[in-house]
Amino acid sequence: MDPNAPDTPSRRPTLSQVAKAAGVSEITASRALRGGSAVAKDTQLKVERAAHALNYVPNRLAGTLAGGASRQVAVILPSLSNIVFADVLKGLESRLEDDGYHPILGISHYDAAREEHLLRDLLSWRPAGLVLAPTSGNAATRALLQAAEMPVVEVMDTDPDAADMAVGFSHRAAGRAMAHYLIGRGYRRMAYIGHDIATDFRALARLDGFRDGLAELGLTLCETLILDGPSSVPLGREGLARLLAHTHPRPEAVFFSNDDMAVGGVFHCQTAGLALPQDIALAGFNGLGIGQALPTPLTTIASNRERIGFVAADLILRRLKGESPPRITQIDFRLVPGATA
Amino acid sequence: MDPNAPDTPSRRPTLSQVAKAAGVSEITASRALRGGSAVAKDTQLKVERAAHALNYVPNRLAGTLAGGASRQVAVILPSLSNIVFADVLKGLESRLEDDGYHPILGISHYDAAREEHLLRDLLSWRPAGLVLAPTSGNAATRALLQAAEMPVVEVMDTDPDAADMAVGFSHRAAGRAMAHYLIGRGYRRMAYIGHDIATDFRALARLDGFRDGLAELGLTLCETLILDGPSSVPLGREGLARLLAHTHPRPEAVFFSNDDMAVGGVFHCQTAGLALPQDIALAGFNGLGIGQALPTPLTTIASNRERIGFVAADLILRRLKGESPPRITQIDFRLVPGATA
DNA sequence: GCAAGTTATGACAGCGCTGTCAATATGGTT
DNA sequence: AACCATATTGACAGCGCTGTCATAACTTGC
Repeated sequence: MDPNAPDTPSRRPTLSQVAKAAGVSEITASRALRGGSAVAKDTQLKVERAAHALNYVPNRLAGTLAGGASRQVAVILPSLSNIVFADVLKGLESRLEDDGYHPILGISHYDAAREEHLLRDLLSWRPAGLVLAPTSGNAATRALLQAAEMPVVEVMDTDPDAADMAVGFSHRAAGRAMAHYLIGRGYRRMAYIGHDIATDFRALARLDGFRDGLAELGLTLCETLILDGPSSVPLGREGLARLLAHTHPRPEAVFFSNDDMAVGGVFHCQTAGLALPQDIALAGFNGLGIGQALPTPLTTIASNRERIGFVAADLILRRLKGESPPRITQIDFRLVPGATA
Repeated sequence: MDPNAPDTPSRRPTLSQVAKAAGVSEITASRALRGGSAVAKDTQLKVERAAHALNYVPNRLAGTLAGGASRQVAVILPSLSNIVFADVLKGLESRLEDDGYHPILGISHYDAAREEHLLRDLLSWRPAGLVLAPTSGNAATRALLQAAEMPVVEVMDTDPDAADMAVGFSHRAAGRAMAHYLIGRGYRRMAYIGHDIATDFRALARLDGFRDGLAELGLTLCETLILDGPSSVPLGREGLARLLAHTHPRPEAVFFSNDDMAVGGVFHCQTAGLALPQDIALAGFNGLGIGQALPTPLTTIASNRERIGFVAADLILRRLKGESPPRITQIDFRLVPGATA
């Protein structure tokens, strides 16, 4: 069946039909619609009118296959339950959209095998670039990244041996910063409460940094409580309750794996009638709005997730324009002294 | 330049190269890699080995163009700042991934023009289906949806004249339910605090429903405060502070546009020394974890966003398999009595 | 041992678009 | 008037893959 037959039942119009309607060749129509380099003004108009009349929507699959670069960017994140990655995605999307690019999304669920599989899958769409918040150092994944032949940005951390580019900050340094701050405030007996750390290796890096920071002054954690499951306010609340039931004397300060967890801790203190920070000091990580809106604003470390996403997209786009942006971009974290520690 | 030249500098291997390496024709290689209908066992093995050796990654642009349906689904959401839409996206992605599909994402920022533009853009990738949380009744957008010739699911609401399918619940009914509940608890003087409602028309529908529910018993809102900007905990806190400064006598109960806002209200009460619900009752909407973890659990209405996303994806997939799933799917909301109202 | 069926493979064309290069038209020069 | 630079257009091939139909190889039944 002739695909250009005038009455092929309601298939989407093709460029060739637009060209025919405008009385020009296909390639001229193509040029006209792509913003007329070397196309006469009135030809351009004719083609645009024809396209509009036919309700033409270009087929970018064909365009990309024939011509050049896709305007899709593959994005792999470990989770969307945590607002942190939604923020990154938001920043990414907003920068990409400016240039008419779109993210194709995959969620790894902190699972290395799934991450690798997603990567392969998304690569098959021949995206123009790749952004991921790595969930592992998986060798197969690294190999795929190295061989990707496209700009690749690893976000959230600044791993010096990233396959290509990296945007974020050192979680280890963030953990250390919090240790230094709490020590400066005079706390000595400190505990840590975290969510499932086997999977979230950035949270683990913060814990390690925190330990390092303490060790520099000869201190060690008096208690480390790791709970199963993803981080959440209820989990943090439960965590502090359990920790306080078991640990005597009570720690002076508790560092949580993130703000969600820490806010849960604050709620437990409110319920248990513990005064912050006199009875116990609490600190989180991320600088979420909720922590700052608490009656006792949360002491935490603010990270700029949206900016990380934005910059990641920008790096991809710059690379595609032929520039050579820096391999490692630091997006600084900032210690936010609150009223809880 | 011959694209199959053995030494074309590091282009990705093509199917034809795999076929050559395996000593079979292109089409046989194609069939073998797609799960061997009518391919001999050992041919299949040969091809798979060749593909593996060459590190072959199929080009789905070409595959989709030549053959059939894309495995991409276009997704348009109004925002990612609100965890609600991240939840929907999470549910969507998880169901899509099961069948090897991936979302291509666009964020409309509650802007009808942007939504329309995104729609056109995403359609140019010839996705297999389309999921959107509409931000407007925009005529041009509706026309595009009607003409999309692919499964379309509108999520979050159950608009009876959806272009194709819809999954969600009636926000109006949810608002009414909360009015009935609060009336049942004995409250009469009620106020509403909302975020920028010009854009978030689902929040507006809840407000309308709330008003309806009150009106059924001859009540009216004693105060309606609409704040600029997206919903957030700090904004809700500010809102309640402002409302209480201006409104005398104090309302008995306040309905917030959502949980984030309501939690902010709870924080204000904690700070201002107002007892919940004796001095003032507060209610939210969404049933977020944080509300339930508060020392005084928030009275709210739980919606199942992740399930909405999941079901939306499932509807698309079923339609692609030739089934005829229902046009409207209700995902019920549930009133969660807490300690704040 | 041969027709009829089944299984396995391949040749061919084409999906809708764009890069390349050639062809034509236009206008200004000397 | 012959010539050249520039502006505008088109023919052609091909991106990498899959659907269709034809062909070849192999069974099976009588």
